[in-house]
Amino acid sequence: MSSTVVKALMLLEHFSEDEPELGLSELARRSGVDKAAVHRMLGAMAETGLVEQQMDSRLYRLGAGVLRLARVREIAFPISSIVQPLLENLSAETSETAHASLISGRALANIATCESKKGNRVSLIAGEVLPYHSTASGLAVMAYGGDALLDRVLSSTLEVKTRFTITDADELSARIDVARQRGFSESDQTNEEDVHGIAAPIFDRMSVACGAVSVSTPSHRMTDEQRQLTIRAVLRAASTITDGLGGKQPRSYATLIAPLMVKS
Amino acid sequence: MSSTVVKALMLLEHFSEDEPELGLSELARRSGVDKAAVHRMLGAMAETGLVEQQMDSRLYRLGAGVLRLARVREIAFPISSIVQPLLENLSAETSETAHASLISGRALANIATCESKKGNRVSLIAGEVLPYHSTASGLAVMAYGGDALLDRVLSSTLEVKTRFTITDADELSARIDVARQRGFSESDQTNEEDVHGIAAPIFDRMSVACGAVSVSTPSHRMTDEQRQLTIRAVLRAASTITDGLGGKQPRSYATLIAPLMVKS
DNA sequence: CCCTGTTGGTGATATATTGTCAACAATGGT
DNA sequence: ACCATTGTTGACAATATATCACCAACAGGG
Repeated sequence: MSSTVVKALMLLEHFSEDEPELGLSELARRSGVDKAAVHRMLGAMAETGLVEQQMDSRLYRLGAGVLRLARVREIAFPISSIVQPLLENLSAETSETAHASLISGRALANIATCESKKGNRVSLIAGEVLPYHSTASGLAVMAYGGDALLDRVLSSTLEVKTRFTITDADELSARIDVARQRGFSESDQTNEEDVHGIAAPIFDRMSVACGAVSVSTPSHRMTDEQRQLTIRAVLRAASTITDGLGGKQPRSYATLIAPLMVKS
Repeated sequence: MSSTVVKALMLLEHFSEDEPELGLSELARRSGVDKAAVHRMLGAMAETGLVEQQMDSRLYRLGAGVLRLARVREIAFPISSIVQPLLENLSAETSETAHASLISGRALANIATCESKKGNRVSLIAGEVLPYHSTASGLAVMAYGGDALLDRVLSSTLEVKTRFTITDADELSARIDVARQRGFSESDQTNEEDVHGIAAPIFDRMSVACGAVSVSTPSHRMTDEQRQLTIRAVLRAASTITDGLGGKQPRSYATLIAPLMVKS
């Protein structure tokens, strides 16, 4: 059914900023895989340096190999270093937390973040795997990411994250249509309580969405004025990033968002 | 014999700064694995975002997932960000290229670099996988990395890199002993022509070597004076990095190198 | 235009790895 | 002392994998 390589690599998704080290049993429990299997997979990944095992505590964590891989990719295709300063600008403009994510297999990978300087801000877990269906970024990507991606997500099971999470494929499809018509996406507390998101797609050389930029605002602070300001800023940032990565917006998209970016 | 996960992950070692994108056949040829198998493995790794396939050219490259993983690891254990500034200092002191690497499975992973500002400098391929037996860093790590590591390397086949590469296990063992007695390691053109390396080990919390710091100098420029200067600088840098990472040098090692670090 | 060399990709089948379950020693908590 | 964890290893049946062949598409080169 599914290859062992996928199963092994899915184990890595359980490591996060909050829990950078996990034990064997713990990982087996969360992933629902047998202990013995997890043990063999981790051993295999440790052989190549993707994970490493603490010799004393026997806990596993991401290995030095991931640093090497990231360096290779980042030097060849410097995405993070291009995106980071633009995010900081976006965060400053909106006074809220901004982040960018890229398509990474079956989910979105958060690759850069800039947190708001306000005391009460949306603080997201770095390196979190973002689901397509419950985030503004996901909606933006699905709206312009091609039919293959869209079908894959719509036909998958839509995990419940909050009481506002959309779990019906038709409703989700409708929301994606709205995002496509507006040129940006919006989600309120669908992935996390009290978090409002506005996102716009980033396009690659072939004018297909490959990621998204998003601003996360505490829901209660999202006034209509702030909303308009954020939409403008996100659209501008997304356009700049698309350019910076050597991507191209579809012509129709460029004309669609042009009027939204100017101060009304 | 060896798990498919290892085989799949070994494919990633063929991506480098020089060749960040590889085709299916090319990858199959270099790894010596059947095309069909490579195809399945790449597909599996693409599902989790570890690699991604260019839709137009059909070439594969490292995916956005590696950025996410590196972020998770780096936030939890900020090694690179600690090491980088210290490397820049080391490079400035020696006027040559400095780099740090960590144990990553069966090899050393180069995780940070600072190139010399001189025109004629040693320029190493970022993210390269460094063999234990042919690099100064490797010698330093093996000298203080514990018997398990040492046995594993000594019993493996020692690949020829240059005409100076040590391929005899006994001779290699002798060189490692020398490095252990001196507190640092030295290698001349054993990994690359015309490159001289001096390295010192980095220790973890348990006083076991987990990596190394190294300065690479063009062989012809390595005078005795430069050599003494480099040894001092490398030992100091390694000590500082060990401290910065929360590691501890073995007591015997600390007393061994103490006299070498003061200006004679 | 054929011919030859690529390329990426796909099926079929025998084989070898893997999943599963059990038991194990070593911890640590009560 | 007990109990509940932990990480680890072994054996067997089940299944994913390795290997081979083949295919379509594309690119020169004669």
